[in-house]
Formats: sequence, C-alpha cells, structure tokens
Amino acid sequence: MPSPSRKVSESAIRRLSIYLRVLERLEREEELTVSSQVLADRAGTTAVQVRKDLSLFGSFGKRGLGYAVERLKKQLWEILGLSQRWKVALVGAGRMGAALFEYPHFRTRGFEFVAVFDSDPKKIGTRWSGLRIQSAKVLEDSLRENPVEIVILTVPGRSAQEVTDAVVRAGVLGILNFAPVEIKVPPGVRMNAVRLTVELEALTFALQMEAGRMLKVKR
Amino acid sequence: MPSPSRKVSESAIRRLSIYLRVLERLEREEELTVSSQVLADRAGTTAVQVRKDLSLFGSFGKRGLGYAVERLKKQLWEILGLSQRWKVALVGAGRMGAALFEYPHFRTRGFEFVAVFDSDPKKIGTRWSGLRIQSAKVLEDSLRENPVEIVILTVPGRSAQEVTDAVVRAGVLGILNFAPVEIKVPPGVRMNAVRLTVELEALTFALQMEAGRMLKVKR
DNA sequence: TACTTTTTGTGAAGCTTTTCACAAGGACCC
DNA sequence: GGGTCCTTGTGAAAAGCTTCACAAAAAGTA
Repeated sequence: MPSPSRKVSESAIRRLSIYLRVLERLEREEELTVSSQVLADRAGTTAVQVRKDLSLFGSFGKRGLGYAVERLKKQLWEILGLSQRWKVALVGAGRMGAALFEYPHFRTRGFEFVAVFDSDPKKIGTRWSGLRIQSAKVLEDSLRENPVEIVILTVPGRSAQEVTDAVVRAGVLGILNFAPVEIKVPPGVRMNAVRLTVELEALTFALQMEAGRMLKVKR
Repeated sequence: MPSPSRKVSESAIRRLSIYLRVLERLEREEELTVSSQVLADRAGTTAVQVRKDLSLFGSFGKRGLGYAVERLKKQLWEILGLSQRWKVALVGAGRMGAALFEYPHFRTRGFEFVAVFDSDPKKIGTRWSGLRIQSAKVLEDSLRENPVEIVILTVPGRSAQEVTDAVVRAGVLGILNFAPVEIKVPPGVRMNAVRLTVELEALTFALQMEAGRMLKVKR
C-alpha cells in the first residue's frame, strides 16, 4: 500500500482523483499506456504536475514509455482509499439526497449506502432500493447500532448542525455536507463541504471580471 | 462597483462566497455588526484571512467596531456579480438536474432558469414549474434564439463533451459541470466543475491517512 | 480632553505549491 | 551494439498564498 513520502496537499489529492477518472475513461478506450502529457491534457493540468503528484506516492511510470493505464488506475484506487469498503448513511431524503443515492459513480467505487434518514413522516417507512427510510429521531441510536464511516448530509440549513452533532456522537468519521450552511465538526472528524452557491458564484465573479476587462479594453 | 486592486485568487473568491452565506445567517439572527474574528469563526478561517480577502476590494469595516452586516452583505453581492441577472439553462433533466432546478438558494440569489433540455422522449414536452422541457436536438438553435449566460450541465458522461460544444457554439459564457467526466471548453468560456467522486475520495483519502497514522502511533 | 480598549488594514516574512531545467532510464531503429 | 528519441523523476527556482506584527482609526471612559 503506497504511503506518502511527505505531506500531501489537498489539491494534489483532488487531482489524483481526477486522474483516476481520466484513467477509467482511457481504460474504456482500450489504451494500454498513457504519458504524463496526455494524462495532463485530459485532466486539465500540466505534465510536470502529474508527475509530481504521482511521485508523492512512488514511481509508477516507465521512462520513455509512460504509465500502464490499468496498473496506475489500481494504484490510485489504493492511494485514495477505495480498496476498502465504506459504509455510507444518507441523511435527508429530498431531491438532492435522491440524486446522490442514485448516483451510479458512488456505487461503482464501492461506496455502499446502508441507511437513509429523513424527518418527513410521509417519507419514513417508504423504501429506496429496498432500504427503509428511517426517522431522523432515531438517527443517533440507529447509527450507534449499525455504524457507518461516512454520512452524506442533504438536510435543510436549519437542521444541519443538529444532525451533524448527532452523527458525530454516533461515531461517524467523515461527513460530506451538501447543506447550505457552514457546519462545525470536532477534531478527529473530517468534513468536506459541497457548496453549490459557491460554485455558481465563483462562475459569476469570473464572468463579471471578464466583462469588466472587456469594457476597459474596448474604451 | 468594487473592482479588485490586484489579482484575486480563486480561493479568495470562494471564501468571499462563504462569508456571504455567513452574513445572510447573521442577518437572520438580527446582528447589526460583525468582527472579522466572528466572521472567521463562522466561516472556518482566520480573522486576518477575512480582512485580507475583503481588503482586496476595499475598506468595508470600521476600526474598533467591525463590519456592518447588511452593508457588507450588499458589497459581497456586488463583488460576486449577483447584482446582475443571470439567465441559466439546465441541460439534463435527471435526478441531479431536478435537485438543482428546485434548489432554492440559486433562486434567492437571482439565478433564473429559463430553459430545460433533455434527450429522453418521455420527458420532452412535460413541464417543470411551467417550463417546457425541450429536446436536446434543438439545444443549440434554442439557445441561439433565447441566449443564456450560464448552463448547468447534468448529463451522463458520454454526452457531456458533445453538449458542451453545442452550448459553447450557441454563445454561452459559463458552464457549471456536474457530469462525471472532464470536459474541455475553448478560451473565453468559463467552466467550473463539481466533481462528486472527487469530494468523496478526498474524504476517504483523509480517513485512510488518519487510520494509518493511528496504527503507526499505537504500535 | 487624555487614556484605554477594540478592531481594522497592510507591508513584510514565512510557508506552500507550481514551474523550470535537466539527468537518467528505457525503447526502438539501423 | 551504438545512436537517437522519448519520457519519467526530481532538486532548485519562482510564484502564490497565508500568517505575523503592528500602525492607525474609532469608540468608550473618566
């Protein structure tokens, strides 16, 4: 199992995950090897960056030849922690929760939904792919009895912190937060937020900048 | 309209967007002013970072007092480009598309969905909040006739690049991509990707690291 | 008004990440 | 088998980002 030679930045990890995605595609295209240059082009970065990122965990390439697609894919799989099984609970069975629950790419990577929770009495008791939606009231006890490593949080902003505290007490290790608020977790628990408004606003900021620059240039 | 004194990093912009989210909450809590320290605590960063970020666009605070919540909120709104109206087309009316279409926080920020496209004949012609779902075949022509600035892409990986090329030809300025592949856009078009697998894998990597470190420490 | 306390704004230092430059390994050709 | 070409891996330099340290402004207090 590859272990990093030194501290690995968050951005390096995210790029590794992108490389994995590209490699899966290359595999479907039946490419046997790939150079750092091609991998970089497909991943939207530079060849050196690819080589530096990979070199954090070992020497996976052959000089003059490149990287063996299938082998590198397996290495990245291992590095990113996908070789072990991760049990996931979904908290919040709204539209976003449904979209993520059905998202095929989580399943192909071995993430396994083992519980779904919601506070809506109309939803509680119904089944998603055979999995019974449980009441948010039993969240903590249920997770204590059947622990999961990861919680995906798709609840409204007002209940996000409360739910977070409950799942943390139940011993969850990592949280992927889609709720539209900033939540706090104690040290020892990992939290990663997907901030949809931030994504759109980063876009509008850039577009506005560009428009401003164009005006200035045109005058 | 505030204009940056020098180059602004992507990460600074994303933090500004987080501050905005925090300020909206503070406003609901009827706070009139906020210090960089409190803003930082709520946003998960440091007070200096907050001040540095804001100082890129001007001096919004009062020494000894802090920032006026409502005024700063408006300034950020302006900086992030939310004061202008952005027309958005959704391409891909699956579960993820539905979740984003209904996502209330896009609407409260003034983003306006004006078109929805899908390739499924069963969906074409049905309506979402009164908006008729159009065939992906007419995507380019339709967007030429009724232009939008932004496209949110929630199509399967295999059609993502094709759709991207079409909307780019139609003159779209920015794309928010949820498709599970890397897509290419020409210079002049902004693309921002939400990579759901990357988010989860960044989490599992960290959890695996922690577990490894714990083992090493325990021996 | 003078003094104290609070908090902003910012140059400079420190740290991290990316890019550059290049040596070295490996395949292929003649 | 020697030469050429391609491509990786990596120290060192450059660029970028965050933190430090502190002056200056504003409000409250006596």
